[in-house]
Amino acid sequence: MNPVLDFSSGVPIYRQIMDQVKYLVVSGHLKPGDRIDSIRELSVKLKVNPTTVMKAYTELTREGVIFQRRGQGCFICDSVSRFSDAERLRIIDEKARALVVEAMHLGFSEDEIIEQVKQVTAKINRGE
Amino acid sequence: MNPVLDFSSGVPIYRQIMDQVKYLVVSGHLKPGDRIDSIRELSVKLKVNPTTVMKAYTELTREGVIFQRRGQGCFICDSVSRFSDAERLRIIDEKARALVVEAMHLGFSEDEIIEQVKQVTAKINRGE
Amino acid sequence: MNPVLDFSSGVPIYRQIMDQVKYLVVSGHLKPGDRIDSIRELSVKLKVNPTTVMKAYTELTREGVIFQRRGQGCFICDSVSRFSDAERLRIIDEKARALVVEAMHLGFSEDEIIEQVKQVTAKINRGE
Amino acid sequence: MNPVLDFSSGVPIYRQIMDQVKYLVVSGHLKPGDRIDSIRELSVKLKVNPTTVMKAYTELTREGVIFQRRGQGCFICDSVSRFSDAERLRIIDEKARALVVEAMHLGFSEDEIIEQVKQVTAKINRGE
DNA sequence: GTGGTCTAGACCACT
DNA sequence: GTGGTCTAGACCACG
Repeated sequence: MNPVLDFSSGVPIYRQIMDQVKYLVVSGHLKPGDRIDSIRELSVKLKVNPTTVMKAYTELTREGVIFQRRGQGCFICDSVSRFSDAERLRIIDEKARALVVEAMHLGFSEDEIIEQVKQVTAKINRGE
Repeated sequence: MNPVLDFSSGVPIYRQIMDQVKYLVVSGHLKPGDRIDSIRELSVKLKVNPTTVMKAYTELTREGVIFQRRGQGCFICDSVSRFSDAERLRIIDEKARALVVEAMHLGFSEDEIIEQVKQVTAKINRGE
Repeated sequence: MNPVLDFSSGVPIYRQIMDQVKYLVVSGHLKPGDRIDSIRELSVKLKVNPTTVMKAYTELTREGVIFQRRGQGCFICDSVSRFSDAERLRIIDEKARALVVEAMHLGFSEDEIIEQVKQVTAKINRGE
Repeated sequence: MNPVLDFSSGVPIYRQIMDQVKYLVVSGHLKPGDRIDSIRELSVKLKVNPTTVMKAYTELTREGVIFQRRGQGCFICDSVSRFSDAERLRIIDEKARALVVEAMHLGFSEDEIIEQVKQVTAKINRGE
């Protein structure tokens, strides 16, 4: 795992770590049962404080993405979404709306937005 | 203007106000030259601190969405994006990636994501 | 709010704070909407680090006991349990089993255990 | 002895082993003088580190639940509680309070809590 | 003023 | 070695 951090983006470090792990899961780089970097390992790699990594891992545990075992390490959960269908739809509707509003405001057309979504999906599926 | 705020979403209040104004613009409810609520009016409506509304308006001004005219109020700008093409693309790529990662993590397929984007776009175009 | 901490009990400080808040809620000392001590206030009172109090409050937020509003403070939620009936039963069955096993091991009879439960309940209802 | 472990409960593994042994004693499955699994046997069964089982057994020895005889194995003690009456009461009061606070927080009434305690006691006495 | 993030460094419990 | 808790102190974003 070699996350790239942007310290000047305003997005909290722990958030960026969470997103990276989630991304590695959906892109297939990490599979259920896989062990991920220990808190200490990752904190050294990223040159951030161990507590920052821990916060990311704790949140991921709360979200059901990983589980932590004292003395053993952290592992990817079986990827079963904990949300109901209605909730999943609500979340995704909100995110899609945010994207579309921002994009339209920047002058993109519907087709351009969809094209962008397709490109991003393709990249992820290729593991980029 | 009657924004609905979610105090427990983690999204800053001033951000939610900004998003609402942007949304009203792209959905056609607000057009260039239209006057929007004054800081005082909106802060009363929303029951939030006037400084919070001010921050939202200041940011919107900076982004070129509205302009403030001393003693007269705030108005919607002509919708000319201030960003370069490269920057517009970067912004939208980032937002699209966030959407897709989150959606895939929730188990949605590419087609389902695109369908969602289309539905949202349609809603906005209908002014919902 | 004047929680009493036992620094030598082995129970984490943040856990003790959580229990105290929960206790104040069930005993009626704190009602939905009530503002509780700010992180800083409580950390001064208890002479513990603010981050320790924050951890307690963050967990309580996660459990739906309180909600936090930046710039305003922390408040008691409407006390609606977030768990399903089955889950509530599972939790309480587990806790009851732990109590009974421990008590029987110490040589208490069923009646003595129930008597103890009644006494504790009475104390709590009297606000002790 | 076939303890079931929950690796994700937050309760230390060695604690869960201790609880299981105690439970088997109060439920009558294990009687004074009975030999229990050796450290090695149990560590294999449970797929945990032998040192973890050892810690559980050491603690149980300290509490007077079992005794270890060099080269022969571990055996259940005559069930004489080592604690003073005051201490026994303190322990059970604390556990009862934890149960009641948690239960009330989940919306259970006093009667429901007592009913639950009775059911659990009955189950244990039936050896479940 | 509030909560939120992060650091540097310590100590403990568990495996 | 692992994760878990806690401290002291800093800085930021928000209302």
